[in-house]
Formats: sequence, structure tokens, C-alpha cells
Amino acid sequence: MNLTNTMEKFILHWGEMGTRWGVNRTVAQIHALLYLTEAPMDAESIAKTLGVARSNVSTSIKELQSWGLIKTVPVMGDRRDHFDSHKDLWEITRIIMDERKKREIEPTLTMLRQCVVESSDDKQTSKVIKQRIEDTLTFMNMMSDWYEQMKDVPPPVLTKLMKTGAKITSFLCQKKK
Amino acid sequence: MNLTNTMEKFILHWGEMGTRWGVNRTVAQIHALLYLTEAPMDAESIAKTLGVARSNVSTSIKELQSWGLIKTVPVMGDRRDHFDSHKDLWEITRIIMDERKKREIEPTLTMLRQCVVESSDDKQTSKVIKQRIEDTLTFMNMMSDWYEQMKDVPPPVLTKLMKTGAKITSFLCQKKK
DNA sequence: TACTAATTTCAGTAATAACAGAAATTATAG
DNA sequence: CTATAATTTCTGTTATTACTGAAATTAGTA
Repeated sequence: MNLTNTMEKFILHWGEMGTRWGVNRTVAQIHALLYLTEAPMDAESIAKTLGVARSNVSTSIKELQSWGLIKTVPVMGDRRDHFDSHKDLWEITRIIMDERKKREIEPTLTMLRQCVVESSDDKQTSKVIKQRIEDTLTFMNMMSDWYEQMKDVPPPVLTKLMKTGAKITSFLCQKKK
Repeated sequence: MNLTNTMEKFILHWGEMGTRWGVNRTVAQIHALLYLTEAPMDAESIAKTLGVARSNVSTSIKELQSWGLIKTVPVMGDRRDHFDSHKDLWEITRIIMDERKKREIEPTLTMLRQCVVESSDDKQTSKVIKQRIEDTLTFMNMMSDWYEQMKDVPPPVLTKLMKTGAKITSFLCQKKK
């Protein structure tokens, strides 16, 4: 596939952003490509389009699938796998947040709980530090619970909330102050 | 400084998490250490405590300062710099979000705007793809605006909103469905 | 001003992650 | 069942980043 200047710009930037978020360049570029294009693409043409090795595409595809960001689409009369990305940004955002929660937040909560338990009969760790760890656990639990409750609210409702709710909230807060 | 088992566990985990979020291990560990400890620490003892080179601490400290996550504290009768981290998790979260917005979201918005402008008189890029890029811009703008409006709401209000607002919202949504 | 402590910079090294290309495996068609 | 297409796995290479230790700089002290 031939990329237009605009597409190339988008894909290159997305790739760079990926590296800053713990995703490697190729993975992010493939995701950007499949997000933009209308028709599902096979691995070979993805490789050619992005100028990377076929094997690299294979690995990256697996990675994207493990995130649930792309899916395999069968194409009539073609035995090759074709891949397609979700197009809805709400859905993409939800998937990424869910996965990062599962991979990073949950293990951190587990670690914090362990710290709290283990430090209960621990004379060395100071009271203040124990408290700090407990506060961290409380804070992260709250954020986590909030996300769980909000993630299933339909996007249109969220949009409304964001556009009006925020203004009202901050207005109310200023009055109270 | 001597780390207790609990502290070590916390710091090591935080360091690993850092690597997944585009921050290197040492930087994240130093932040964790200064977050936990009560008294500000000088660079030398940070290096000894974490078992890394003094120069590495110097670099990492600069990085943390560029994020605004730690500050220098003068100690009477000691010419060495002492460092301390914010302890309030709301504040820490706000700082990190602000910085990531500035470093990653803003440049992405700029890129998207350029794409929209440049592709306006671009016959190659298909209508659908142009639209997709515009939608991405709209979505990210909305998220960005929402964050700007919420970030100054006082933490106690946010806590209340999270604990009650979320439940109400999701309840209302289910009824509507 | 000279001396010493503290910090930063820098160059080289080590560790890690990304990637290409070949080989092996799996799946499909005849 | 064989031949071939498609995909994956694996090994070695390259690129990138993290880090150390030494040297240079800065700042504070006598």
C-alpha cells in the first residue's frame, strides 16, 4: 500500500508516541496503519508499507492481538490472514485502559497490600512510612474503583458529562472557596 | 540509609513500573525513596541507599526536577543539596498528568492539526481517512479540555464526585438503556 | 586567593530491547 | 500425500538506553 504524506506523518508520530508509552515503534506504527486504513491488510503488505521485516510484523501483530486492539478478518478467496483495528476511539481507549489496569495497576495494588500486611508486625519500618504506603493503597483503590464504575457508561453520556459536568463542577467549587 | 524489607519491596516495584511508563528504573526508584522517607536526603546517601553511581543520581535528580516532582531543601549547617518529594498523591498525579499532557498530548494535537490542514488540498488521501484523522483530533481535544477543567477541582470535591457521582451516573445509564 | 567539598559533565561500557533474515512449523490446495 | 503458501520461531546483529567512573566544573570555606 502506498502511504500519502498525511498518513505517513500520522503513522510516524504515533510510532514515536508508542515508544514513550512502553510500546515499541513497530507495534504502534502497525496499529496506526490499521486504524487509518479502510480495508483490512495482510501481514505481507503491512511489512512492505512500513518497510519492516515480515517477521517483525508477525511478532507485533501478536502483541496487538494480546491487547485486543486488532482482529483477524477472513477475506474470501485469500488464505492469508487480514487484520483490522477498532476504529472507535472510545473503544480503543477503553481497551488500553483496561489492559494497563490489569497489567500494571492490579499488580501494584497486590504489592501494596503485601506491604501493608508484612509491615504490620515490622518494628523497623516507621509509623509514618507505613501510613504513607496505606495512603497509596487507598488512593489507588479509589482511582481503580472509579474507573471500573465509569468504564461502562456509554460514550454519549460521557461526552455530555465531560462537556457540561466539568464546567458546573469547577464553577461550584469556586463558589464554595 | 538502611531500607527495611517493606521499603525495598515498594521501591523495587516502583522502579519496575517506571520502566513500563517511559521512565528509567533509577529515576523511579529515587522518586519512590524520596516519597517514602520523612527527611530530605542528599545525593550521596541516595546513591548509597539504592546502590547506584553518584553520577547516576545526579542525572536522575535533574530529570525528576524537570518534572517538578522533587524539590531542593536547604539543611542548616550542610552545604550539600537535600531533596524531597511531594507527599500528596493528588499533587503527584496532577504533576505527572500535566507534564505528560505537555510533552505528549500537545505535540500530538499539533501533529493532528497539521494533518488536517495539509490534507485539505490533498487528492491522494481518501475522504474516510481524512475524517478519521479529524475525529481523532476532536476526541483528543475533548479529553484535553476536560482534563484542564477538572484538574483544578479540589481533591476533596473530586473524591466525593468519584465515590457518589460514578454510582449515580452508571445507575442512571442503566435505567435509560 | 587557594583549598576543599559538592555537583555535573562526559566518554566509554554494559544491559536491554528492537529488528532482520533464515530456518522451522503450520496450514491449505491440488 | 505432496507441494506450496503463509506464518511463526529462533539466532545473531544492530540500535538504543542506562549506567559507571573519571575528569571537569562549580560553589563554598578558610
